[in-house]
Amino acid sequence: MFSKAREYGIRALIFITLKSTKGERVNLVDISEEIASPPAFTAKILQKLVKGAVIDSVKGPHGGFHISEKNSAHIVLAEIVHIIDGDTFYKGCVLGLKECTSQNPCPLHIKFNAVRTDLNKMLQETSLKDLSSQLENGTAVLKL
Amino acid sequence: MFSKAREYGIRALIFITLKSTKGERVNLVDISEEIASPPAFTAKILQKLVKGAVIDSVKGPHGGFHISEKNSAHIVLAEIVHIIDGDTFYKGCVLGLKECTSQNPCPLHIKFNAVRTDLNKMLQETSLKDLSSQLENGTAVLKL
DNA sequence: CCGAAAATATGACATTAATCATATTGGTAG
DNA sequence: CTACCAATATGATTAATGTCATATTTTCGG
Repeated sequence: MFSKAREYGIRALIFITLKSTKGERVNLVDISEEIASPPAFTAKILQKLVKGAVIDSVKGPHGGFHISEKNSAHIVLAEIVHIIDGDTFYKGCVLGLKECTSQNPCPLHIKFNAVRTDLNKMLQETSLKDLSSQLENGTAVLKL
Repeated sequence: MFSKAREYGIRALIFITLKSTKGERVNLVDISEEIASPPAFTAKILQKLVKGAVIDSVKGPHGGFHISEKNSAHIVLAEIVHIIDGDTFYKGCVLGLKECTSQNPCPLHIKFNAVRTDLNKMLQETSLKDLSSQLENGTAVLKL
């Protein structure tokens, strides 16, 4: 349903947001320990997010990753999914038909699009801040 | 979103249902030509469906695959997805957390479960007959 | 029976996603 | 200005999925 890259990416971002709120920068090692992900793979995902201007990074001692207040409040999951996995999630027919459109629908087109629209709505409505604040007030958990 | 196996499997079943309604049996070659799928891979998927008692098959001349009236009317997509891909689709946390439950939810748990429930509802409500009849009355298409 | 048609079974190959390893670059502290 | 820390870049390896090829049954028609 979700690729590993997406899972790791979102988990990492939640942790980075949490730390950034406290004014702390986090490095790769700490991130991958916290979210239980392979460091090198996580690094690649984070690099995409840096290039996508979601987070910023500084090298050297006391360097690491960070997200601005503005970004954590305004960037939503839809954008993150798009940066990590492209638009595979949003386009394409459920049955894999090339020419499936509203004019020329596959038998599942209408029903499935309704669900996909809902999912997209959720991804559009959820910011990183929304997620991390749930950890802060204890209504949700990120640990395995 | 959907595995190739699922796509091919559902497409093949729709075609088999269409033919079975007319009292015809279809063989592997005709199926994979019609739905544009690799024959050998399609064969493996169909074998799962035979073992899962969704369709029946006979060997030899004028053999092929067939689905009973009863099955095409009563078997829904949820069962097919389950036979082809197991329960990966229905269980598991969006963020990949092992211990994510209603008691111990990840920050996306509630919102995502709502969408997954909708999707599951759709899969539970849609029979093969529903899909194939859309082809018969021309409201939908299976061609690439 | 015998031969051909068609499903079944098994294993090899290819492609893609995920993971690991190594070298490089940039930045900060002392 | 030097040394170390940490991100970046690149390529290799592994695992999972999808695809291909071949051999083996089963069953019908003659």
